Amino acid sequence: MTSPTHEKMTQRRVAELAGVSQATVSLVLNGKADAASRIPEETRNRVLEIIEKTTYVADPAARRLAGMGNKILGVFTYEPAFPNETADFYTPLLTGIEARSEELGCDLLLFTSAPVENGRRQIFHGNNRLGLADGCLLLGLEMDAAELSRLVDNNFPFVAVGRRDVPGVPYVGADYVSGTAELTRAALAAGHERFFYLHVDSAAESVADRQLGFHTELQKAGIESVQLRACTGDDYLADWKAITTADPTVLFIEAPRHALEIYELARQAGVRVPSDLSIVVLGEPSRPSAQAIDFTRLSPPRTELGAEAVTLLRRILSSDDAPSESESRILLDCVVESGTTLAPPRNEGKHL
Amino acid sequence: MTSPTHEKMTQRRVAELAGVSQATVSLVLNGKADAASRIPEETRNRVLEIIEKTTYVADPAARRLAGMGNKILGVFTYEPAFPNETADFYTPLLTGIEARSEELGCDLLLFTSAPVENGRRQIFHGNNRLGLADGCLLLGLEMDAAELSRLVDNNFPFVAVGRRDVPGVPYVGADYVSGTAELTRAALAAGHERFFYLHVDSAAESVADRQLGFHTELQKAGIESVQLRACTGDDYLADWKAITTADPTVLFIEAPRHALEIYELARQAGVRVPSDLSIVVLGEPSRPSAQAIDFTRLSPPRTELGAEAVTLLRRILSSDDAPSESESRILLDCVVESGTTLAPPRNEGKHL
DNA sequence: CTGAAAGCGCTTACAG
DNA sequence: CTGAAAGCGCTTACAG
Repeated sequence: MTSPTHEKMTQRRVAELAGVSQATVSLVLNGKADAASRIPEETRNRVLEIIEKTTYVADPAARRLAGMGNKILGVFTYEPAFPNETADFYTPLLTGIEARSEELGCDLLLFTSAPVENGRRQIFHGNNRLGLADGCLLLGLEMDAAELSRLVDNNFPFVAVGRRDVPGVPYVGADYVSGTAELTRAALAAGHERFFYLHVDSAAESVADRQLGFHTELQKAGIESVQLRACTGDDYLADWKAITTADPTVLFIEAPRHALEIYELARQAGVRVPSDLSIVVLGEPSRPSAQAIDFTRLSPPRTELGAEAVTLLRRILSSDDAPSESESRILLDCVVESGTTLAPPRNEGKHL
Repeated sequence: MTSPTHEKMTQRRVAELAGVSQATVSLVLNGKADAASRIPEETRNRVLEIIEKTTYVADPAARRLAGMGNKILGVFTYEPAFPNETADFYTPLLTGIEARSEELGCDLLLFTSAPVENGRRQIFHGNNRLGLADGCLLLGLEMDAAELSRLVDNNFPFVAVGRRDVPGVPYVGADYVSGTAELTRAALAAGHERFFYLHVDSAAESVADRQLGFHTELQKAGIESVQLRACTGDDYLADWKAITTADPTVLFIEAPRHALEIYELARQAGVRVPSDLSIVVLGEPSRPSAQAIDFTRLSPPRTELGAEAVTLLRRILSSDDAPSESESRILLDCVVESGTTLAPPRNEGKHL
């Protein structure tokens, strides 16, 4: 039942129909009718009836303007979030973000309008629209330090997903240092001494953190020489060659995708995993594919990461529950999945 | 450069800083500065500079109230969009939506705050926030007809993804009728006469469309008796039993997931596909898993669907390029993937 | 108990 | 060329 002329339904029109003032409609609508100014049942019911009949809903823009808070959380992703290449990374985060936002009654504003430069979106640009949201979540493997600083300086409420080096940046990240250290200790305990580490070619904090955990444990164990290599990401054969040359007993591979490729090359070369060569992976694909290898691996709690980031942002936004400096920098434990690709090394000189 | 007291940035404050009136800021901001009232370059630049420095953005709610668009497109999903169970359906749509929005310079507002009732989100509720966006995209397998009608009546600009029966609803959907008809003709041409159709247990238009295409072709071919069955979705053994009892030569299965389960049961029962039994699937998983069976199947252009829905919404929103009634109801062709699971039937009485 | 009024931040005629 | 003012639809003190 809309107006015949398709006039927009407003509180004024509802008020007319109910024979009361517009303010009364607002009061009834907001429940405060009971407390502050007790509107008589009869009036109240009459208004509610009209509201029902007209299917009136308060204009959210007007509500917002009148100070009802907009409950919009921004989400900035450095790369488009949904295409397959990046979905593995973003989807589980978004799952957590969505779920927690739903609980908190917030809507999510994806800044898809941010212009792309050098294949990455820019936060700051001509018509930056960050201000549309109450605060913002930042997602991406790497983030621009200058942009983060500026955000901090501007006092714009935001939370980065993933640990960040930039001072003052609130974040919720995975504790890759401890997780990698734990897996490294497991490899040491199994008797490994010849390590090879194939990492992602990136200056991201997560990449550095994993290496830190790795190196710390090796150092404790007195192992000095370790071969490190940035995965080419396309010429896996070259990577594999480097590995065979180094002849390790255990391979630490940062990215699940790289691990799959290398595993396949190993198989083709007749190298059995883990009897000939152990493989430890420092991450996990978001969706286990049916034929996946059950790697010994680190499982970052990505969904939880997203959810906790929302919660932290919400706290930052709430005036009464402001988190302390240290509460604004949260690390969540990674789960270590024992898997089947870590075993004691063979007792020979040459392995591969 | 935010105010030390963290006061909200407004046009008034920008105006103060630039030493002009608030109205002037608005004029500069909306470009009309050139045409109507030519503001001197100098004033203009001064204002723009302050805007840049303060990273001021016009409050979207206020803009809306004042009757302007804000380049925010709403996205309403009837179920949470990211969890694994629904990701297959939503992700490719969102990929297209995101990409096209990026091109158009729009941001995406996900209505995660819509309260869930009976496991589905409700569009209309106490504090409905649809109006914050310029218009809205609706995603979901099934949509509530009453809600759609109300949206139409309210004259709210929106586009449904997927064909809808409700009059007046603009949509961009997949042409399942033609696609299914084509596959049905292929099965007929291969010599099949005993069909079994396992469909999704839903009243969705897409489900009806596929059956329409299927039945139309069978009728043309003079085939009368066809076994139809709503897939249980959990007790696949019961489904398989029903199939063996009917003893078809070709199986049409609507959902890819169901197809995988039935295929596996067939395999276990020693029924070879397609030599003993052909299987035709009327959909496609969003991500081909490595060990996937190359079903003869229908591939709906989901990414394109999302992108085109954005474009249609944009046209609806633009006053100068309003689409006609018929242009507001778009069907995109499905691709038929020949696959390997459709072959001529064996020339025997009993097959399974 | 209810109405008149101010104010949220913006756009856009309308005056100077 | 620019400012003062009305109005978008709401909420909420503040008067009656």
